[in-house]
Amino acid sequence: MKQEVESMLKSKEINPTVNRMLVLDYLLELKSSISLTDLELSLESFDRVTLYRTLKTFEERGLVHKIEDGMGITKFAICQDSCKAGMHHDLHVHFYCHNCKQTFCLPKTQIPEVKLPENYQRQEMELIVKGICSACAK
Amino acid sequence: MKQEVESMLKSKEINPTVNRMLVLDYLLELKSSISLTDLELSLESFDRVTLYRTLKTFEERGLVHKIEDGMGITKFAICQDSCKAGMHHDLHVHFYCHNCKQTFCLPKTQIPEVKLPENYQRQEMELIVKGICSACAK
DNA sequence: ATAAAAATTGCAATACAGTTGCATGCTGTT
DNA sequence: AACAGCATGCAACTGTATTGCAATTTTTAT
Repeated sequence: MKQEVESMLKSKEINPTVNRMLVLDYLLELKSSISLTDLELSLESFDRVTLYRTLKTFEERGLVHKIEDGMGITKFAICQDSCKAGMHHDLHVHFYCHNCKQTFCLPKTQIPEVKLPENYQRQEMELIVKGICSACAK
Repeated sequence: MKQEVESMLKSKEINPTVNRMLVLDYLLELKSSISLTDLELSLESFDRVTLYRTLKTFEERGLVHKIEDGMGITKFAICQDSCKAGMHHDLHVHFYCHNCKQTFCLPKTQIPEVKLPENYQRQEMELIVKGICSACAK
């Protein structure tokens, strides 16, 4: 497992330090996305700034993507399916749970072209669905 | 004009103070949405906190809605068409311009049901389209 | 019209996410 | 071992959001 994490980092040209391997490992296990603050609480062994810079590096190298959760909080998640398909900067569909405050990446959904006013140029889209997740619905 | 602004406030059960009338008047003229900071810069006569509370009151009474612009900044805009149709808390489509950083409310667009995982409950949706607005495209 | 009550406003202060600079420490190389 | 280069931690700063409280304005009841 450690090997896998290490080679993932290397393949993105990121030095596999202890910190980075821990963070990546944690993110891989994670089923939703996470904010810097929550990451700090989960991995207390490292300084907030270090984690901040780790996430920033990961994002720059295309290992994770940044999510605005629709409530003003920035979260990070491992790039999945759609990202791998080269959609990294195109379309994101996320689900925000009002109860547990978690943000989940939803499987890619077809969204029709949005009719823009004259001369508007579309570059990216973000769709945030808010509600209650299955775990909280029980 | 002042009469109109005043009666708008009264109809929402908001005391029509000088501050509130100025803010509402300003928002009515506005073609896009505005952040607290930008409002503060535009209406220097009032304290930031007062404007903050004014916007909060307006939002609570359904006069404006809050927008996460997709870049982590909260903005406010007068509720338009779709809001009036009782959609206030249902679906918002906004356009964020990477160049001028403005966020525009887009005319209501049909968005199909997003397929949610088992047992997820949808309450609201927010669609942010990012790109270049017509004014900046020139 | 006036006084009391209630609501609004301004100032100060706090909370917190995000960010940067710099000194220290670790890693790998010659 | 000495050096270069990157990584990390600490302190500090920015900017937005938010609250408490005292002062002021507005409303309400006489």
